[in-house]
Amino acid sequence: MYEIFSAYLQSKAAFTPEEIEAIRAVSRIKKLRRGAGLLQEGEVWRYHCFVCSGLLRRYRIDEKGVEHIIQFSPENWWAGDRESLMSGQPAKFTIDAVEPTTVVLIINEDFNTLLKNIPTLNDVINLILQRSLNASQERIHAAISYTGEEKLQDFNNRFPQLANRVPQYMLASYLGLTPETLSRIRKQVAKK
Amino acid sequence: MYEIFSAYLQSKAAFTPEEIEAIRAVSRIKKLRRGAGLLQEGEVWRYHCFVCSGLLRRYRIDEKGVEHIIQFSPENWWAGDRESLMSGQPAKFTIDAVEPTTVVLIINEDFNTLLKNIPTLNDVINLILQRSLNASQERIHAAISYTGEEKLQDFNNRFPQLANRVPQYMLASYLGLTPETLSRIRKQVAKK
DNA sequence: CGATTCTTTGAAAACAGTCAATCTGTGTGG
DNA sequence: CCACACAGATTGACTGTTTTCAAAGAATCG
Repeated sequence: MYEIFSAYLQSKAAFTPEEIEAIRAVSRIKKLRRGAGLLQEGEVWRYHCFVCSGLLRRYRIDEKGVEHIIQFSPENWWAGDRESLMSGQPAKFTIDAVEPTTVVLIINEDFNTLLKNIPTLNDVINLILQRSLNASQERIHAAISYTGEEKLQDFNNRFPQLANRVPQYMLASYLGLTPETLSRIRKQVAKK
Repeated sequence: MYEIFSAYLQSKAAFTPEEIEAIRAVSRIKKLRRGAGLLQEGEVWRYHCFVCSGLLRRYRIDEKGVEHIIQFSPENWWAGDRESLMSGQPAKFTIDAVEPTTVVLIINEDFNTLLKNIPTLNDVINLILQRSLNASQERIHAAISYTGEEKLQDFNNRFPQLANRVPQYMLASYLGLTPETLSRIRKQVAKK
């Protein structure tokens, strides 16, 4: 499974075999079955986490018990709760597996050492960080600007196929709609 | 005006006088009057931009001519369009001044040189990047989870006083509401 | 002070949410 | 292999919220 991670890294930049090995040395593989949790709200998150296969979701549950999904992380994406990681405070989000999932975990201290010793890794992570920020801002734009139907189209454009892997009610949560409303939007769209 | 920027930097980390001077050497001050543009949609953005005083907004205009504000940048914040900066593609956003504003501009190439030569600056910028990402994700959560009234409260908690500096219709745009709806929400809240 | 910009209000229409019931598909155990 | 159970999706009727459009009322800048 670690090969998926190293292949990902190689695809992003030229790492030496020694660097790949140094990263492997502090990596830990974790397998999650469908529905299993990776982080519970209230726990402190201390890792960097790369998804080798499967699909994670990160979400919050409000006072009424309704889930609000902030992010999906399919294979070859990163996951985790940076806020808890940075602050050392209990996480406000929960992360669990939508599908059977395999992740690589690296403890934060080890990861920081890697970043210091491997400038290439630092650059890669930095680029990802910046891209994530861009993506987040696009999502903000979608959330405040688009109608329900436009949000659905936008999601399908950005993440082709992902809608097929995610239960409808989770997609609705991600888009900020109720499952019923999403169902009706889909019906509308189908008619055209 | 440059003193505001250097004071900001000093407040974030210990820079040597030489480093501060190196940063100053590539900095350019720009003053904007109320309503003046810093970036037009379609232009390519090539700077890093720090707001010394005043207030900027970044927004997009949809097909119907409606503005959607993605971000406010008051004094001591950063502004700009990272997406255009990174990709070299025309910006999808417009940035202009809500109040008379003074900014420090550093051309991207110069900024990258600074980052390479001044590790302290690199760390500071990196931290800001990560915080921005956290903040964006909180905003996504607010946008998909909260009612209009909750969005207003959340904004006031996060940015005390800012609501007083921004025209109501811009705040509405930022929150993803119409000005009329925001007006009515405020009326509701005032009654309590 | 005057013109312009911004905010508020009203009424009607469009839209999304709620609750409850039904339908569908999938996987499990008998 | 079937039947049942269960999670998820859809539908209907209703309620509540937000938008739209138009007009009137404040506030503010030059």
